Amino acid sequence: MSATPVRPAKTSLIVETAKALRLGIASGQWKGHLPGERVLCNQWQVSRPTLRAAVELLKRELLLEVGQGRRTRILMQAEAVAARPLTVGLLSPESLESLPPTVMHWVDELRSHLAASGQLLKVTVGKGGFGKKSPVQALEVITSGSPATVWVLYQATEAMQRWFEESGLPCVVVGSTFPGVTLPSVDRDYRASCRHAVGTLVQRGHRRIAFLLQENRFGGDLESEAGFREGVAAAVRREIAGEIVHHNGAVDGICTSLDILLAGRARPTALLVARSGYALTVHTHLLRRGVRIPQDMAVLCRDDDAFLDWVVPRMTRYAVSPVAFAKRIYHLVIKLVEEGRAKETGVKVVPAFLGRESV
Amino acid sequence: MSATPVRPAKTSLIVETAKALRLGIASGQWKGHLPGERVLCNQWQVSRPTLRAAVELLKRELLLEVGQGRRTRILMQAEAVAARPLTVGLLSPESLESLPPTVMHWVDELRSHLAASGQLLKVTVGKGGFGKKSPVQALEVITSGSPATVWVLYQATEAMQRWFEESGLPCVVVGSTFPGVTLPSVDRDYRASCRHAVGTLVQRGHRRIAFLLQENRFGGDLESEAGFREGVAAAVRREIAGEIVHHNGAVDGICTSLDILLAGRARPTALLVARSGYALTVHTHLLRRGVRIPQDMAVLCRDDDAFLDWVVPRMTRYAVSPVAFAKRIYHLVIKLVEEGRAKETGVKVVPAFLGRESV
DNA sequence: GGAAACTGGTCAAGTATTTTGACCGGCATG
DNA sequence: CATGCCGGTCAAAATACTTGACCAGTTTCC
Repeated sequence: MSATPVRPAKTSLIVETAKALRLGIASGQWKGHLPGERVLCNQWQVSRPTLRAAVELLKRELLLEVGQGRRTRILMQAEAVAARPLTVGLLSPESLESLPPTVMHWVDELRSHLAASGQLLKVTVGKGGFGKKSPVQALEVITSGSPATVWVLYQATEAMQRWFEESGLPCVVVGSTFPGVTLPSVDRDYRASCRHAVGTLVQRGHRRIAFLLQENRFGGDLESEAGFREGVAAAVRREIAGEIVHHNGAVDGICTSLDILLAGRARPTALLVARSGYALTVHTHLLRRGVRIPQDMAVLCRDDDAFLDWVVPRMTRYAVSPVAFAKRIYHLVIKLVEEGRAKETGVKVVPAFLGRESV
Repeated sequence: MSATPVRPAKTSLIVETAKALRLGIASGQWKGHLPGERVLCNQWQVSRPTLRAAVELLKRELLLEVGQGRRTRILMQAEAVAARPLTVGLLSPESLESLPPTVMHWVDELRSHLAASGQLLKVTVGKGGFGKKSPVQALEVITSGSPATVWVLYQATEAMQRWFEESGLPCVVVGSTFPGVTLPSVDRDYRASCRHAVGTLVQRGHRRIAFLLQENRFGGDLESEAGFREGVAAAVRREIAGEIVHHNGAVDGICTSLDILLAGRARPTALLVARSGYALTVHTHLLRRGVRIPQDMAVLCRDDDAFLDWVVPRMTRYAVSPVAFAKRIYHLVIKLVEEGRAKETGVKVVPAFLGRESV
């Protein structure tokens, strides 16, 4: 196989300590029991939490048996663990092809990072979403069929998240976790974006604002709605009308939802749209209907994609750097690979506001 | 001699980076000069202060000579080490972020294949295009700075292609090769697409057809124009007017080109547009001008991207499966890696016609 | 000759990791 | 049953690293 490219080793002290422990056990440096934690800490000049984290790792490998009050027992002679090729599995409800470019971009970035550190990213697509079958069965088939060291869950349903939490398989959720689920996750801060969007629009004189998003909402969408409402509430004394409209996610559905909105007596003057693809449909349909942007209707997109700079007028939106986003995911994944767990339970990335002509 | 006591390695990142630098220098990874600090940082995922501290160490060892404004010189003579990991370098004039999603998709797919077979794909971006500097110098800097086993050239200019051909470095061209260049290449069959487009439009009764593309044309664009003309010529007895219009590639430029086209006496009834992003601008500008699609103007796109299904009416276009496309590239690359050369000099993939409502 | 685009040089603010030092309760032995 | 050692837990402080910005010198090309 290929040698590792020249590259500074970037392991944590915890991992280094675990290595040293394994080596010490394998070389028979200690017999029966480990020295006390404080002794080892002093000897190796590492702090106790660090050592304990390392011991925790070996405990999971069943090399050590620890118990309060008693000395830590060495269970077996550690063999040099052959470095097996680690794979990271990405679980997505749709093929990458049909996902927004930004998603593909962070996936690519993630793949690049993983490849550079010797890991492999395997993408598993649950066709037609995992909703159809009972997720439990589908997940068991998938995870047993293609074993991965760590799973990355994109657009995971509540059932999926709960299944992973219970099964204890290491995974990182991309997107929001559902209430009560405590898996490590990386997400955009939708709430902040939507709150900010309302604030910006109000500041520019808009009084009737609508938020358009699809019916099948994921965690992020609930957060978005909350943020939207917060924004409206924050400006309540100016009598802001904030309406949330759901569509069915299809092009036709979006158009009819828009038509209803336009036909209403209190036609909004500003529109916040979730998802870049939907925003494109909204934009083109409005233009087709003769609605001028932004004179008759301001349009904002909650999400980002490069193609939104190719429409005229260019779309105002919120963007997260896919590079930064991928890096966060990578860090969590690496932590899971090396340490078996990640304590961070919810990393939120705040999107940047990209002001364009559509507002 | 006594064995070193077992002990966790407690080196700082700076020391690790210095080690990596020394190793890289000793193995002859770079010749003459180090790559720029920012490049290395990005490659190794290390911050600049950290890298600079490491460089400072080597400077003291008289291994490096650094000076503001000039590139860091390597003072030591290095033995070339044979066993280097295989890397594939992708040369692109723009960052992946700004490229159309389909491009990113085949890049990702290619990365995935390479990673699975132990190769690494490194993306090198020639900022602002390679046009500024003389390509020879730029390419020498790039290829010596980050040596790759095989290079993949995306949107390579004629000078670049000729340089690679003469230098003998193994490479695969994605896109057309220029006349006289005999490098292995994978390309979409633009000529066939454009010819087909004209034929289809004529068949539907269009008599005045325009082809809109940018001024700075690559090989594929020349092929496209040839195909367009062939299509027009093939239907000559029906008096087809086929006009080729060039724009400057910016959103405003496209709009003004369109305005001129619309203001002309012989306003076309059908428009073939190169590149998905440009097609989006065309589509939205037409709608904004009150031009109905497809009643007043049929719009076709030579290239594909998923977002074109989110505009209304959905865009008719030509698509190549990025998965298949990447596979072709991968095969050529692997052949070059294993055999040192590939005899296939021009693989052409014929795009599929995706009929939608915009025609 | 001058603008643009490189190069390294510097710094402050933000984030992540690790250490410190403290306290708790279980377990073994005199 | 008391003492002392053991692991278990935590929050605050210190440190290491990253980020993003700006500056100045050098090269390149118009």
